[in-house]
Amino acid sequence: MATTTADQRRAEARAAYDAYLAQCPSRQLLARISDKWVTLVICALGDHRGPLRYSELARRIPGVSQKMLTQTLRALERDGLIGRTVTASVPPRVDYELTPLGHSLLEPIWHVKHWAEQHMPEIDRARTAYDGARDEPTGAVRASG
Amino acid sequence: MATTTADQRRAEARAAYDAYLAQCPSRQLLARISDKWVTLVICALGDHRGPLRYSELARRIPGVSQKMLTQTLRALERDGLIGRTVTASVPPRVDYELTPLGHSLLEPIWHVKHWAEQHMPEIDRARTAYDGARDEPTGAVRASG
DNA sequence: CCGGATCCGCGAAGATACTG
DNA sequence: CAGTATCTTCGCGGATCCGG
Repeated sequence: MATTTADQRRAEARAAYDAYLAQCPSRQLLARISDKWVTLVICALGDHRGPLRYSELARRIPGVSQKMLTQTLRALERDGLIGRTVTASVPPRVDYELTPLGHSLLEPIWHVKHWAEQHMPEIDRARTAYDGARDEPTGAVRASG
Repeated sequence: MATTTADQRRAEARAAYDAYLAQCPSRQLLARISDKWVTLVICALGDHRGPLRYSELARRIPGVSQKMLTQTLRALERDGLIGRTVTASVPPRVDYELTPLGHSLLEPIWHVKHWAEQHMPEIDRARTAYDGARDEPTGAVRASG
């Protein structure tokens, strides 16, 4: 009967995972802010310290597609982190801005950014060392870090 | 060769995006920690305050596949955030632990987690309000969660 | 038996063209 | 200018097999 357990184990694992996420609020938020576009949008709005238009936001986040930007903005709006203001004039203007709640998220994110800026060189060195070690296991000549 | 325009634009955008990431260290780290498994692994190791085996780590992060766990662990090892200790005995044992660098990342991450725990209810309320508003723009009576 | 690498299927991310 | 629909591509997740 060992073969039938595969499906059961999948269901169990799924349920356990779901329950795990459900019981732990930080995990839910983690899942939200772990999205890179979310963080970039928050940072962009926070950096500008004011409302930004859709296109302006897209301009500040190179590499983002309209789809993902819209999707991210909708998600953030739904979560109450950003506000969406529509000016229904001939040139459609939509402004996005951080809500107080979204603004409060900037602080913890700033800590992470700060850490990143401080320790990025170390990480870069670690990467080089790791890659170099993998490339030359015998340990002959290692590239300068 | 008009068809190459699309490819060119893609390459340009890609290059711009890449350059954007390259010039901004925080973006690089952001791209790394924006991976939810990364954060979960870091938190799991930090929470346990000691080395954890591969299977033990997988047990503490329900829903993660072996592939992603291994992939994440490799990336973190490469970045010098975690250490990997292989005990090549008859029962293969591989222990992972936070390096000092990885440990220092715990603090900023903790801030984020803390924020999440504090503001999750607000976000939940915002979501409900948003969904409710979308469901009944006219203001009809609708009693869905 | 544990740790991990590989292959396959699926769903989401991404780019493009189109609409209001 | 803002946003949507469609197609493609890619990365995740799962199952299976391999090495120690």
